[in-house]
Amino acid sequence: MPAARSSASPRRARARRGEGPRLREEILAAATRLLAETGDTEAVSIRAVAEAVGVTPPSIYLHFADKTELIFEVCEEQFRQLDAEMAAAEAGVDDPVEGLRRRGRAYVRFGLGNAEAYRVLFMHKDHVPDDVDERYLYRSGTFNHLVEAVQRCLDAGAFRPGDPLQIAVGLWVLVHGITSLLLAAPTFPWPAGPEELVDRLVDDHLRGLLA
Amino acid sequence: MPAARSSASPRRARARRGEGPRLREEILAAATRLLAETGDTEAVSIRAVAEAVGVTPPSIYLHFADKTELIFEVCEEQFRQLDAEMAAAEAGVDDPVEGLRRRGRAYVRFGLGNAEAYRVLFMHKDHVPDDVDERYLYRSGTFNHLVEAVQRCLDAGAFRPGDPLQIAVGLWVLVHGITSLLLAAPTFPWPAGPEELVDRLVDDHLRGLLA
DNA sequence: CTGTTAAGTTTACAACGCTAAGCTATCAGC
DNA sequence: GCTGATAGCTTAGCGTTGTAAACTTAACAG
Repeated sequence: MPAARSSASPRRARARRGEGPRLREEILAAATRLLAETGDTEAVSIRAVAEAVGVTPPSIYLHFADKTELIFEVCEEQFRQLDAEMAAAEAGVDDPVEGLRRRGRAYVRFGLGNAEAYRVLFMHKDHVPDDVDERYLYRSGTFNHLVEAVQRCLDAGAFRPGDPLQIAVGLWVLVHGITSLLLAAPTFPWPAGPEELVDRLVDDHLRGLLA
Repeated sequence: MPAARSSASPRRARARRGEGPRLREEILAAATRLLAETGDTEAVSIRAVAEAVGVTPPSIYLHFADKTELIFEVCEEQFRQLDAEMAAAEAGVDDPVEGLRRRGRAYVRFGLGNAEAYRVLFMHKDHVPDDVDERYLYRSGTFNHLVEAVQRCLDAGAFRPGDPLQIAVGLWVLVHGITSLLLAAPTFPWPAGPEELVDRLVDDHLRGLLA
């Protein structure tokens, strides 16, 4: 009688030829789950991910260059939703300024709801590859969609004339500021909850831009 | 002839009785230097600090509960300057709104100049003890001084009536947003350099507050 | 049946944070 | 000047981490 396999490594059956990439997906799924459960990138160790998948640690490196790449891809995947959620929040709203407000609310809500991913992409320095900007931020249309939303406000004559790119940067800075400070200083005596806070501050900011 | 001491640990002479706490200062100094040089908290390992001081790693724990406490105290010390620098930036300026602008500029300049400390205190989740807020943010008057600067604008009739605390939070969020995004996404095609950026965005924001 | 190669595993290294226990120079008291 | 106590360290080591090099084995083409 063979000793019952301890909780150790090789529980997963080896993939068929050509189906190697399946492991990659399983690794991503396990890492995503672990990150969501623990809320801490340090808890998502290569060994923990390997254990969760049922494989040995070095196998991870057959599909990801290093831990940074793995974590980054997990967060990148989650952030594909952000653009969609902001678009959805804006959809069906006639007033372009109100649309912008809803975008802002959606952004903050998303950041708080995906706290660790947000931290990785916008707050850490580590756990982010060097080509992060080309890979995610710019190539994806997320930021450009914000610029377009600002342009709609300008076209509608709702804003005084100005550079849509600069205005968009200002709005991004503002909602990012709210999100990251709420994450970093949750016990600060905030004068209001997240939703009300973003409404008030975005309103204050937009008032300076109105025609 | 005794073998020349390898590069290893005990180069420092033991302190006299009663002068134990001197090591504490040397540790803080070495950790501060390492953090400034490497710009990375992971490079400031207990072993690296000990080596720099000329002492063995466990000695660190005679003066600091853990690495988090050490790093935090380094950053805390650096941040004692922030309040002073903002006050200095505002000093001698008659227009309270212009004073606020200068505060903002000083904040961003400080954050960029002390990047890793800024990251530790306002961007990370780890490397910060649980009582961080009581220990630094509120007890120090830094935030209150901002509220007072806002109050001066209100008193001067420069701002439309409003809650100074909310306005201060808005300004903090804005300058923090600028600082942390510049740190997190340095290769983003920012429409202007830090100085000009903070001027423009703070102006946009303040315009919404003016009377 | 055989050779090739994809898909893993075994083993191990160097560095990390941290702990428990031991050593030793310094000093107060005799 | 000697002695015991203790402040100020060190030695040794545990468990964990990311990762590299080398080995093994299952799956398929011919």
